[in-house]
Amino acid sequence: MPELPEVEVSRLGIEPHLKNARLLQVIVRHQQLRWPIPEIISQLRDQPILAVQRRAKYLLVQLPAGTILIHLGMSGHLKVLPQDTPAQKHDHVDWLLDNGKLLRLNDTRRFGAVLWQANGEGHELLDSLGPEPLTDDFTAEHLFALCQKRKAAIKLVLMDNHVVVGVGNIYANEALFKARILPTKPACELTLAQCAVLTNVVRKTLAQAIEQGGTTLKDFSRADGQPGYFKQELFVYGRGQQPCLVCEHPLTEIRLGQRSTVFCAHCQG
DNA sequence: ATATCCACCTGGCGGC
DNA sequence: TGCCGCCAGGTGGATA
Repeated sequence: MPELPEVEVSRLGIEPHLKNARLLQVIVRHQQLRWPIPEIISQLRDQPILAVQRRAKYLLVQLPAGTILIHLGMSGHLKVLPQDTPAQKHDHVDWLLDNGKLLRLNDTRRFGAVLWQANGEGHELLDSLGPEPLTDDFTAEHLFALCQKRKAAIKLVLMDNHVVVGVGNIYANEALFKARILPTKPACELTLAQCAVLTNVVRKTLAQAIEQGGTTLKDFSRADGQPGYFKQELFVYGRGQQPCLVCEHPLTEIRLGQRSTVFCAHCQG
């Protein structure tokens, strides 16, 4: 469930359990995620956890010597559980804490990652990322400037991490619908005004989803999964052929960059 | 530099 | 019930 809002909801859910706790030990059951988990991760012992932050879809667990980077990929989940909870299928990493709890990473498809960033060093995966969508760095002017250089479909540009981070397939579809812009429209054809609408819509949609994740938040450490809390808010994603919720014309579904793309040819034309 | 396609991996679904 | 192909919330990397 790792859209940016889900990652942020995860961060908000785990931070109270991790911050100011000590990391006693790390158990790596499956080292081969998207990349091998570095040896240094499994060798960590008795480290205070200083902070739990987020950059794009990476969670950053800050220790005195450096930072653990966690990416959830397509299927990753984090849970805080009592330390004696037996591991189940696809539970790949446990971080044991001194408060009787553990942080557990479950990732069916193993597209996620656990990496290490030493203090004072950047990380190549973070270095080239674009602005955070929920900060003032993501402006209409920034989006417009990059769009002018690209003739690719706006949906592909919106999902490009160099342009803005955190906009995945669901939110790219949803934001373009709300902005009334065709996903296939060449980015270089967008006006500054359209870029302004789009930046605002992206911001609003992500922020709203994070807020709704707050409901999930309080059950976060339960063993059971969480409901699709924003599912009822979706206008187009997963609704190909169904009537548009605004104009009732059937929604069109195509493939764009090998990703499912749904839009209303009437509203977004 | 951009654009395109592929790769990684497991599981759920619909169709035969 | 089984097998097969397709699909899935991501994104780095190879290629032209």
